[in-house]
Amino acid sequence: MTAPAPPELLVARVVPDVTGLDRQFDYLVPEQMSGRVGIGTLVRVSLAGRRVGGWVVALGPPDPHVPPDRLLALAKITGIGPGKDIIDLARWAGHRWAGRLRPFLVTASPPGAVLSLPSPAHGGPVPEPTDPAAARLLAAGGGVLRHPPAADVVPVVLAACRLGPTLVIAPSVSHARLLTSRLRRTGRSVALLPTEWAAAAAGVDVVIGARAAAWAPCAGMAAIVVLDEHDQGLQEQRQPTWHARDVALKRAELAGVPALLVSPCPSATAVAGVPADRFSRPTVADERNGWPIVEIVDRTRDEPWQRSLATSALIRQLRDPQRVVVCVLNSTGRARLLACRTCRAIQRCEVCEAAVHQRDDSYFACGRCGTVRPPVCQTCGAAAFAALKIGVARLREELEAAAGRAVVAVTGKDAETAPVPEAGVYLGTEAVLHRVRRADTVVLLDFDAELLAPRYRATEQAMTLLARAARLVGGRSGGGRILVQTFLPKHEVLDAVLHADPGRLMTKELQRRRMLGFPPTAALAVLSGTGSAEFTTALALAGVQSGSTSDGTVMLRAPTWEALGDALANTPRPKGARLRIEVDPPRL
DNA sequence: CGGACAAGCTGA
DNA sequence: CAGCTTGTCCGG
Repeated sequence: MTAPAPPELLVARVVPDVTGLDRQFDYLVPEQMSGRVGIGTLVRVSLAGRRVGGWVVALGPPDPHVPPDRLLALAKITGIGPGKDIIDLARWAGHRWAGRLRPFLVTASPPGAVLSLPSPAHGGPVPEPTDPAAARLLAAGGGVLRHPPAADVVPVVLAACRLGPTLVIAPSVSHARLLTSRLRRTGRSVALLPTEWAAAAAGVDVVIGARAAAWAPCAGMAAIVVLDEHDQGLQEQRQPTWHARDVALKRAELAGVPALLVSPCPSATAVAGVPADRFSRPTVADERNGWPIVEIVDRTRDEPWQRSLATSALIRQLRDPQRVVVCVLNSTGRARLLACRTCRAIQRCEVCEAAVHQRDDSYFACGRCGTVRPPVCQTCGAAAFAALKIGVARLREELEAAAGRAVVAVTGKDAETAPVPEAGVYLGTEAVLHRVRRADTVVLLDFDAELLAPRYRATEQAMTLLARAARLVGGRSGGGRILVQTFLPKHEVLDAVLHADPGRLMTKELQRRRMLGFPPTAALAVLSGTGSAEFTTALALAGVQSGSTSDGTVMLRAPTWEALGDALANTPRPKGARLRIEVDPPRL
């Protein structure tokens, strides 16, 4: 008889749920907990004398570097957390977006404590119709499906359901909610994130949610579908600026399941990421029918009073009492004008006559030719100025007068909460497209603000705006119409949408990205904060190029995301540095 | 991050 | 020298 083996010590490595603390700590797993602690389990531990939550990210024997007498025991098991696969995914994302583990683990965790899982719930056989193109791509291992804006996506999701439990990522919560009820009507069991986390972990036919669903549990996951893959809503705006499409692709790869990216206008990233045989486009007829009629209002030709946004084509739409008209005035990237407080003259560049903006040092600078001059009115010599913005409020009055019926302004402020009052004409920023249920005409009042926005994705984002508008008005057979007011009627985005062929855009766009060194051909990040200069120098040795951005921060460029992530992770941070690293931020 | 503790400054 | 601010270090 041998003596009983000494009890084996089990140690859990824990990521504490404390912002700004980028470290992991080891805790002893008490024997009575040992069966219930796994990778991902949510626990409470004491750290520096206080109780904090945390995630178990590894289990194993004690680390020889930690003196065993310093080990504390886990205080409590809080509940079930993300699985090992998701912890691995979070590690990858931390590298890809130069972020800490914690924010990803927060996103991947249930909104409240989950102590046990319900029973799995699965519906009967998947009904027809299923989308044949989607089915073909899924069978091939995944790909990109160009799907017209007015076409139904339920058959696409059902094609994935044929394979088994499907994770569906939608660009917004309302989008996900709408699809949930439609899928339930087909007999699918659906877990809508974030509330139904436990059901998703237990096992259902479809797990669906907004971008955070890329991190949701999905028992027995057999496929991932990303809807409106081009939509900016899929990217987190706070740091780390992770993108649900990229997370989904990695997750599918790690899980060995197909991922299907669905969009009426697939992004450059999506297109560049797949070989030609994994890209599916609809027939010309289907695509034409799936886009509304697009009418270009050429502001260089049609209007004698070019300044006004109320063009005669717009007024014709407004005066038709049968049509629900939604007018979009995007303020993002829109020039702020400076007017003299004394004589009201708009301040312009003395060289090229473009409107000027005021710099931090109070000088006026021209965004077009770069000329700088002191802040003195060129008409009357006064030195006090007012910032003008062509506001929604004033334009609303102007449109109301032209329309002869009520125009309701929808502002971003009251977003989501107050229901939009019923009206025949709406005016607002891009958000209005999400808040109005249906429309016959969408008018993009100043589309050039999109086309000329100083962001490398401007072309793609302009296309996105058109796709959103198209979704709201429906296909051409139902009388859907988009009015685009522009000084650039020949722009390739308009050419593509006039022909209902978003693919026309992509070849040129990819060429341009390659030439200028923008993603997906290169990897970009913005670096700011104290110590960025030293860090930039150190990064240069790791092969990361740098340049400066318009707002004085540093722009970093590497050949691939992998190389950029490696350099950012492996280059030692200068002592005392407080760096802010934004990998491919949406505003760039 | 937030607590602990050390070093530096101020006023009586 | 008490009382306070500022800086640095560290947590298992």
